[in-house]
Amino acid sequence: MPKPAPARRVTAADIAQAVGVSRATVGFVLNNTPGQTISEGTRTRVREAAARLGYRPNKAATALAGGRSRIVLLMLPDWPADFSMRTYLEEASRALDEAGYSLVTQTHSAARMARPLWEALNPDVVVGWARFEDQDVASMRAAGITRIVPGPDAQVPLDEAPGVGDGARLQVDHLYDLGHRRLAFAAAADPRIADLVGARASAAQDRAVIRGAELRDVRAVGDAACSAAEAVRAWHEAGVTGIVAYNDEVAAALVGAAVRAGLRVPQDLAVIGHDDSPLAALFVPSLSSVRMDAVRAGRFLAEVALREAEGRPLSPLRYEPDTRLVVRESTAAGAAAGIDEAGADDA
Amino acid sequence: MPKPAPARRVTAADIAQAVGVSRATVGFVLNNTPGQTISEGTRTRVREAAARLGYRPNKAATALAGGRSRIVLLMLPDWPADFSMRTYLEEASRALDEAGYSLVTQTHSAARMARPLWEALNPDVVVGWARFEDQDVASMRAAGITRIVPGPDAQVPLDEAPGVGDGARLQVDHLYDLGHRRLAFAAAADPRIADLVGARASAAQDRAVIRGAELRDVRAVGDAACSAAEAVRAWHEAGVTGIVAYNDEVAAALVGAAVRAGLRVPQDLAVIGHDDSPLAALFVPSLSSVRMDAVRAGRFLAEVALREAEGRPLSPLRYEPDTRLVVRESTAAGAAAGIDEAGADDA
DNA sequence: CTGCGGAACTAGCACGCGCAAGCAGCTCAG
DNA sequence: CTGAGCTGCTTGCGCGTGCTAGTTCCGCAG
Repeated sequence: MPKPAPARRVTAADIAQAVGVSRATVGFVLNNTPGQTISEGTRTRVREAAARLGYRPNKAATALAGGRSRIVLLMLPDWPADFSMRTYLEEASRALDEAGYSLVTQTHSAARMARPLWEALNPDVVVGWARFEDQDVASMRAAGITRIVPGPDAQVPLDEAPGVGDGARLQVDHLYDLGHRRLAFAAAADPRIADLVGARASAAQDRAVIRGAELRDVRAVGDAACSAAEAVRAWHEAGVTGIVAYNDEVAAALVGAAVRAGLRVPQDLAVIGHDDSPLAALFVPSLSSVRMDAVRAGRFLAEVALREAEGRPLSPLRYEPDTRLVVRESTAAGAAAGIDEAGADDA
Repeated sequence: MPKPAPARRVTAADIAQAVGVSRATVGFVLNNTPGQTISEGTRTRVREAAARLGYRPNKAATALAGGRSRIVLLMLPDWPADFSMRTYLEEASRALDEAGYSLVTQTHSAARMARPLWEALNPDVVVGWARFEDQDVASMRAAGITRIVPGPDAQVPLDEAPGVGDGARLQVDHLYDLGHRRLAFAAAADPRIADLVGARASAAQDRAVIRGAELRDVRAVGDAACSAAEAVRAWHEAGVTGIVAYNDEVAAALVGAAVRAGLRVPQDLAVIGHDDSPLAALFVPSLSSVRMDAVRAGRFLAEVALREAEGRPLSPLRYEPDTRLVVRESTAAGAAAGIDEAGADDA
């Protein structure tokens, strides 16, 4: 053997030399550049040589020359990437990959980096779940990023954004239909997700008003066991019989606290969670919850990112979430005793 | 106003023009290029102009010219990014940012992408938790990536890698010290994490042999409630009194099944989880678990990636994990009744 | 024989930056 | 007075690709 390989990457010039054409031709063939007439024979020979040599275009050069990196950066809030989130991301990633884009996600940590990821990656689009802070927007602008979703002047508040409040409305409806009229909302104490928690809480409150139930008390339940116990005690004393929890973890904490306090779930206190995490089914008693169609949400994200990347309008696009109730023991029907007298005043 | 801004990104040439020096000088100043003598006055003026104009170097151009992207790609297995993982990633990200690198993570999905992320990002280093498949290594090679950790011919098996088996050993020791002699390992059914599950299982088995306990039955517990019930029944019939669970979720499923089957936890069956997820403290009974120091692990990852990126040797680096037992109700001391006769034959 | 138009390419610039090489001006030993 | 050595810069190439503006060849009508 004279030398196994030059350990140098294969470039378009190598293909050009191997085939005996110019580098431009190679580019035209491999990119299917419209407006160029290249004979079928040449096309074939170029493609074969590319495959044979294992050509991978240098993305840094592509990005520099073309001005597009074909990267979509998704900034996620700092909450757990549970299993439905993973499905969501996987689907979005798959859909974008099909369109020739790569999805990169980062969970936005509180500590501000010296070099934010959008600066390092040069993404074509930055997508977030909530509006970005002005500081971040300015940083993106300086990094040459013009396509930001949601735009810096998005007008829709988070709790009215499609999909965000649907789960909360289902939760309220479910408890109402079981006869509960005094409800409370159990928020998560984690400040990092305050936006989403607040959005779900206000969606729940609005729904309660519409249905004619009472949902005033919004209380944060932290990781500390005592806070859950305290909340359960206060709610029970106030005559609350149904609790809308921000997510399954909060619901679990409350159910645990209720059981420890000697309350029966769901007879004395019904609790419904959100997200249908695996934990919900395992808990004793098992937790009712709300599940969202992560695949559909992922596809929606991909579509939004693609349209933005290619400068197509987002407007005709509408997200139709598929949110479903998952009823389990923690809100079992027929078990809500002693609350009939409270809810007899309306149809 | 004649026109607010050309909407064009600020380049080094703009700074050069503003200051009245050549573009090279700008580069030398901003990169602190060694071996160049630039007067302090010029340095200051360049830096001021850069700040004033909001200069952000184009990373695509930097990567192309310098051959380094200063990106570290971490490929994670497809398991949940729970809260300790997030701490881990955050710390690693912070440490790398300090050194001028960006950390990008991707959870390796089963579906193979048309364009893997390492191709799109051109990272200097790709780091994984387990050895990469040959196919992936080949793909990285073709994309011009030479620095891969662990190397394609890493010799240390996963269960002997520092940190991987420590938790399992602690779990076994804990149950042993409580008097349990017949143990079982509860694996997770998810095939995506089979490697890690297997590594923990074999570490647990080895430890049990060393201590003189019996741990033979390794059984997968899936999401379906029936599989947990079935496993609990089989183990209880076989006289197993202590269960080492792969993680807290599996532990929760087992404890739930045991309670439903009328067994007392921990009196009839002690269960210890792994990872100390928030769920562990909330469950009723609360779950004993094992917690690892995610901050330390994150720093270790960053250090490994940095050394590899800069071509420094990894060898003198040693990971000293800080793995600790968290004892809760599911293995409460003194509650293990009726097993004393089984464990009287050794010191 | 000339002109023309289309097919099938090629030459070469631009992208923004890192960095090697070079060059003017000055100082100072010999 | 020369030239070696230093400071403080500038010129310019190269990275690999996209893409515009050609150029060559060739068939065919006039």
